[in-house]
Amino acid sequence: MDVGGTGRDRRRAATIAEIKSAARLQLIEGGAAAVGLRAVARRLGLTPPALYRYFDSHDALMTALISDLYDELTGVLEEIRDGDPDADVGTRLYLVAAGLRIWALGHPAEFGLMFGTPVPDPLALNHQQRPDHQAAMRFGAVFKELVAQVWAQQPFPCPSDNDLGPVLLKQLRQRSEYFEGMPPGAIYLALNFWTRLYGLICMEAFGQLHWALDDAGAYFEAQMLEMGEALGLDCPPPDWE
Amino acid sequence: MDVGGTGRDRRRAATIAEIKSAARLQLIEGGAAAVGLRAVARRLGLTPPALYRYFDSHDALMTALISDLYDELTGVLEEIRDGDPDADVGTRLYLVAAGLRIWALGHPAEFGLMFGTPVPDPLALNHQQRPDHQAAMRFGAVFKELVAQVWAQQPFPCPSDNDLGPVLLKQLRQRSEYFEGMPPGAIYLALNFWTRLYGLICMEAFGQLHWALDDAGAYFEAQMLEMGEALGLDCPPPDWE
DNA sequence: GATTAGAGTGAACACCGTTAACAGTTAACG
DNA sequence: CGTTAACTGTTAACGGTGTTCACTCTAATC
Repeated sequence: MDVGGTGRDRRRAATIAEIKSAARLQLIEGGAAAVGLRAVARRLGLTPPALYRYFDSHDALMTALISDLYDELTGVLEEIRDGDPDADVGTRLYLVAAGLRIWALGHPAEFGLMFGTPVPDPLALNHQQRPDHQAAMRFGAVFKELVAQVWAQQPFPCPSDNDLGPVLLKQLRQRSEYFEGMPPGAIYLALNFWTRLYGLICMEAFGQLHWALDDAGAYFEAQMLEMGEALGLDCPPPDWE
Repeated sequence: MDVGGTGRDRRRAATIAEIKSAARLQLIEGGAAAVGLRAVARRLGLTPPALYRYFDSHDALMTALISDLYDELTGVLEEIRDGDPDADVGTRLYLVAAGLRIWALGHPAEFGLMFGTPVPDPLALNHQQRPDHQAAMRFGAVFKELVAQVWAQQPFPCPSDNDLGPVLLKQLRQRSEYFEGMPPGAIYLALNFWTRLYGLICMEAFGQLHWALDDAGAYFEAQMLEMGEALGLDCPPPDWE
């Protein structure tokens, strides 16, 4: 496919890609703090002000980098999801969750930049439209869709509306459309799955589990089994890792 | 109590406290990025090089600040734990967990600095001796001790050694002494409690739950109930918040 | 009272993100 | 085609940062 209009636009797009690639290398080699405008420019043989032709500021470059990382991770997970045509939805969910962990452990600097940085101001007016937030939403949607498919294929036992308090119930109801018609109790379990998976992977990737476990892999698998059971899944295939 | 030797040493200790206090104010007002040597010095009416009489580097100041924050948080949780002499151990655990959440939400900048920063290199040789790591261990011990007391008072049903895989079992056994003789299955559940609590609070404090919940309080309570049940606890008192 | 350790200063260095004014190249248009 | 405009890159500079060094002054010590 021959994308990109005139020669100039293509060259421009290529340069932008090179800048982000150089920033990515800096990130990998020296962490988020090493991704400086000057360091990136140096790597490309450019002077720092030249980068301002392509990004409004250092922050804009970081945002673009984060967006790309989310999209890359989303792509990886989608490939895992669609990898085996014979796999059932539950197995896909297992594999994607494990895939997220592997990606996080294999890309600690990237993962730290994406998930370790506290969200600046989630209540800002333009936050919803920010490209990094949208990329994060596309990423989260992978899990949401899988859980919704698990539910659609075989509804799992979940708390009744009475079990959830009225306050929580009201909030979960508001997300019913996004969760493709799942009842509040099922959304609650989906949220449960996500928060546990997130906490687990963050703790391991950020090294906050070393005091308790040398290799958190086995613990992760055990937790995944518990979480899968809550969603009515059978045991996952034994060939993980 | 009259601690501190000669007048000079006392003055020095007081200055160190003032520096950390100024750094804390900077942290609260402008986030971790605003805690600069120059900004702190400005607040104290000093020149930046003066701070080097008290801290080896900017990083050393940050480390000391983090250690203090951990100790402060630990103190707050200990006060909550020992607040009501009539409360049973399970209630204390509930209250302390809820207290951690409240503190995190009430001190977002401090919490972000403490927990949002990925641990630099947990495998470094001197990592164990670093003061911030030790303070973090003291903090974690509050929860560990409470769970151990819950177990000692009324052992809760937990996975058998066979349920846990051999790999996980071996690692949990190594932590048996630290967990005051609890069996591997019970340590597994204690770890479970901690990782879920950690993930939950981090996600809420870092604003990564806003897409799903406007007010995560009710969700937190529901999760705490589940987690308490896993530890054999009764319902917590209704007067939370 | 002389000596010495400590606290604080000003000047300087190297780095950072960012802006402005300027030059060369390349596409578009009459 | 020649002109014009837009785009890409430069150099110079500003204010900011953490950090070091040489220096002064003060206060505790022998």
